[in-house]
Amino acid sequence: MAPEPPSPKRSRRGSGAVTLHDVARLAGVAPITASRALKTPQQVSEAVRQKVADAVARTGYVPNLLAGGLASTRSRLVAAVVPTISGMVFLETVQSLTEALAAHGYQLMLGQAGYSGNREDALLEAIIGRRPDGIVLTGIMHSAEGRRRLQAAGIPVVETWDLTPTPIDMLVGFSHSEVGRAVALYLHAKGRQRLGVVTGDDERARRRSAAFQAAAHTLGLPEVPIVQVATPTTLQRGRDGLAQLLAQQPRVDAVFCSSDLLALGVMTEARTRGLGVPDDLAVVGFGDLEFAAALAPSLTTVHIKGAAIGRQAAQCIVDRAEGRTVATPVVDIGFSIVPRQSA
Amino acid sequence: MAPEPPSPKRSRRGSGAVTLHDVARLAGVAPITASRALKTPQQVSEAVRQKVADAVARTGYVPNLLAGGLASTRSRLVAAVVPTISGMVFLETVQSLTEALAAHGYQLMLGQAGYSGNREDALLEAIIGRRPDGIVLTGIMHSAEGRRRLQAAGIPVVETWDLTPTPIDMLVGFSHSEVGRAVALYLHAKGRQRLGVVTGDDERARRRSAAFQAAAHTLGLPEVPIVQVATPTTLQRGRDGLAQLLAQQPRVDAVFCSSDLLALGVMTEARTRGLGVPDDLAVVGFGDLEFAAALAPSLTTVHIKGAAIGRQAAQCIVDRAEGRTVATPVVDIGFSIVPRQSA
DNA sequence: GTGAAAGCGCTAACAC
DNA sequence: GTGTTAGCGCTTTCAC
Repeated sequence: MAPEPPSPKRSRRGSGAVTLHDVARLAGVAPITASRALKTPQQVSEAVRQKVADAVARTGYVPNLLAGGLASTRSRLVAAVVPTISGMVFLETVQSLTEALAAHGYQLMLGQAGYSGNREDALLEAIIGRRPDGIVLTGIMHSAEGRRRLQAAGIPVVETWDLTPTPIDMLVGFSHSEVGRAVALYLHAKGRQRLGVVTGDDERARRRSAAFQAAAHTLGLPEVPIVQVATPTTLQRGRDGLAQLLAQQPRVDAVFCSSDLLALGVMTEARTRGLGVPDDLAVVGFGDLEFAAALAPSLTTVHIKGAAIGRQAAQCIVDRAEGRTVATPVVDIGFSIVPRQSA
Repeated sequence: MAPEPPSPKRSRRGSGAVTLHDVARLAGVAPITASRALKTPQQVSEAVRQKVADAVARTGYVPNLLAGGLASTRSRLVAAVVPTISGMVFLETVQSLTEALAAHGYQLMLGQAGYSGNREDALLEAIIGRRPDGIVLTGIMHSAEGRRRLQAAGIPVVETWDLTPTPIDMLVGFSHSEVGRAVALYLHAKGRQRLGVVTGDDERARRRSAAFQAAAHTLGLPEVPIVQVATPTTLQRGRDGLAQLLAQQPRVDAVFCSSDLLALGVMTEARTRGLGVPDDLAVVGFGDLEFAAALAPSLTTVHIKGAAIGRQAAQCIVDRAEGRTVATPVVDIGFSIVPRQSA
């Protein structure tokens, strides 16, 4: 046999998948040219473009984005962290976030922190280790330590569903205190006197409740009893919550709930007790999930533009990733009370 | 100055983050040793372990999993595909999947295919390109072309929430036809005669409906009218569905709904029309979401162990990724009818 | 127990 | 337009 050229010494490694090299060889061009033909077609000649396209089709080549991300330090991965996905409140946000990102070629990694922020550390490590192009934090409080790590990592961060005085980086949210105050004013305007609260025990819900309570006080209304239930809030907890509330204060005539599901529970419990909604008891929810409008009686609730939050957050991340400066890094997206039959 | 050794010619690239090299230099060992100290501590001496731990703490080093994944061809990333996250049916599955994976050091990537499988192609490309260690398909039908690409990619796949005759790879599901049949038998046993269906228009829901219809026929019951509503199913669509069903067949005395939310809509609509549930109208849902048990009347529904599905799927993927053979690659996880007040 | 060398598959930088 | 070179940050292989 003829002496072989220093053979590539076929490696013991690799996934065995088709690589850009294979495509390039097949197309008769250099790897970088094949790369350009795929990423920036306007930079190569029509002939090359065609040859590469053919080679891709023939081999079924799928670019390895891990390798690309490593080389370009742009992973096109975005991490989203929610307390728990089954809370339902953030579904719309996560959905629109996923879609908006996908439209730009980014992929979403989902992390669940738990409401009690103990897994936070391991989660942060897992996330930062993946070098995402951005992190979207939704509905979670984070420890000072966590904030520091995020800042140190230098990854764009968007906090959502809240307006914190000292954001880590960017922010798309609204004021929970304002919500509480607005609902108290609304119920007072409707002539309600003896207000009550059934709320999940997470930080933001508590802030709404506290503001609600304070506003009622300012309005000269009687002390507002607050029943806290475990998070995530469920229909059953809403029922239990109302039962507890009535035990404390039998004459309540309006209840502010920290979620629509909780409100549905309150309405359900009221019905089984022969309490008419809204006649005997006004009920206000939070979130304006789809079912709120369709209930009978329909549910008065606080509408949050969850989908808009997701889209905005995606836009912030993508802008940053593409090197654009984000025009408005802090957005108060507001909220609105949707008056319906229940209050 | 003394002539420098061929200087590393400080690169124009890189993220600027602390790397394993930095840690190793600080600890006074070779990079590979630092790597071992972190990944397989039992392979290095106590002294080295300590020095490396110190260096990590001092620098705040977070391993770059992209690089690790590229080198080891194990990304520790798992992709999950759902039709849309806002459908709620799969929430429990996604939640337990995320958690079970996180417990093993894997991270979840979420993809939404849409019920109408047109985005499927782009999504598959995005997923495969990330070289995940596994893919979990939940509640979606996939084109023959899509199946082929998945198989060609050689990535472990777990299909869930269905029992397909020819799985792509692994499977954790149950038979939708069996569900339809079982519910028909249940209602018949309860003495119901004029059955109806309100169903989302996705493939699996249709299969349940068809089997339900066929079983009713076999039982000698009158022809079963089926009202199809758009997916995702919502409370409002349930209300509309019942209205439509009553228009077609005013004397229905039992309705099988393709989701609990739809069932809640049907119950709501029935109540506003003065139809008693279950006296005038029996209602059966599907999914057994948390609220089903807490409604008044409580909702009879088909219970699916969503969390168990997620856990099992995670186990399948992890086992495969670690090179173990999966004992039972096809699991029929079954279902059960939960008899409650509504039927 | 520790290390040197050689990539994993891709792209940034700089030629030509 | 196209190619060469040199990494991105890590782990595998093989040697000591």
